Amino acid sequence: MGRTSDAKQRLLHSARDLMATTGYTALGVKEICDHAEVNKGSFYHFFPSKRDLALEVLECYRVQYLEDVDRCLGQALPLPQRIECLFYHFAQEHLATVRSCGRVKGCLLGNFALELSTLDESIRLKLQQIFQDLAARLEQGLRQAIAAGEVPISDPARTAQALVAYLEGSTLLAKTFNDPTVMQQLSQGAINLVMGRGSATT
Amino acid sequence: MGRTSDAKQRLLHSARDLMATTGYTALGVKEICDHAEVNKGSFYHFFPSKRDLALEVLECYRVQYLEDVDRCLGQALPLPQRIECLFYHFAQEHLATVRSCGRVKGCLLGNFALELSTLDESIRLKLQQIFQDLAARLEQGLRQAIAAGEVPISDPARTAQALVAYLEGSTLLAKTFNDPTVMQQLSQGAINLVMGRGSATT
DNA sequence: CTTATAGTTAACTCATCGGTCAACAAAAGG
DNA sequence: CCTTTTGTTGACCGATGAGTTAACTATAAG
Repeated sequence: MGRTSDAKQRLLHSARDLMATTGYTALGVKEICDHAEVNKGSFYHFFPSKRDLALEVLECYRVQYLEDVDRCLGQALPLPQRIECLFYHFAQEHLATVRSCGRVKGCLLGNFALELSTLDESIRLKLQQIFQDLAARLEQGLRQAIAAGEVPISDPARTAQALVAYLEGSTLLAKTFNDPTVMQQLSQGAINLVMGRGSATT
Repeated sequence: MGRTSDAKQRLLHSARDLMATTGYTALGVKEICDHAEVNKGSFYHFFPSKRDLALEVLECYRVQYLEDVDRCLGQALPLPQRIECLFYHFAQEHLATVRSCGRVKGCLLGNFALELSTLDESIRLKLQQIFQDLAARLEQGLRQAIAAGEVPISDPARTAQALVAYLEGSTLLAKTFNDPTVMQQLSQGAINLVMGRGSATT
């Protein structure tokens, strides 16, 4: 009942795009509205606040991100190749943004994590949950590889978390160097992470 | 000649403290001035702009950061322990900030890298240089360890870069989880990074 | 003591920020 | 057709953003 519109989708799409480049704080609501060709009044018809928009953007990002991870990890390949695939996938995405706007935008999760974890507790908690989800997927993959005798890992949960850290750290460097190939160069490190001796000195 | 003052130092100190927590964009010049007990007019007597302040803050941070790295890496210990020491050092710092203000602030380099790399080219270049410096120190340590037969690394430059990525990624997770112990949990991963087979499938 | 210099103060500019509002337009359902 | 609902519009709000200015004060050096 009533009027229909895709303005909310346009806003979400624009926000996702612009927030990855400009960051949350430095990006104004007006700028999002201009890009989405929506009036500011309409913005607040769909979203109670800029923060709520960010939360919805994050949810969209999460869904697609985990899909991508599952696709790379779900292939019928040895574990190292599947992990390499993951890094190449992100390298490819960075390459695309460089071509379209001259910049490696990095990962929205990492960008938001470092910009907003100390500023907005609900966003921090959302990010924490997403990173935990991601680690859980990776852990599942690792457990399969362990069962298949592919890999000498003693603590898959911790190794999964290490992979998340390394993935985000690699993206951080790629963004700082504004060079998508950094991601490829660092893929071998991820393999070392899963092929290393699982024995802890701790 | 003329009046003397430590206002500039107070501003730098306050800015470093506040920027790590609040970020660059979300932190106002007024807030820095209030914290340093300096008038806004005085601020612009010492710094042409907020951006120039950030650049100077970054330089201060760089100096101390590389000192800390050198201290950890300069010890008479096997390489894995020295790397572990580095992670514990940062875990300790995060623990201190949690106790003093309830928050893991993370690393100013990483924070700025993800917030500002796409917004300010001169800051991006500064960060790029610092990360290169850091990787160079690590590479030097790795080369010594290789020469001593401690470690089976074939490409020390790339491994050093991987360590930088992993270090920043671990800090990102510690900040997102607001938990300094994450840093300790992940230290074993750094050791795997340097002890892994150096053979590349690439 | 004087003077040139370095630092201080507080009021000010103008633009932009996130967010509000009330009148208005379109369309779906009865 | 007509009502109800949903979405649109653009002017508006007070607060705050970075940065400026001009008068003023302290002091180090000659």
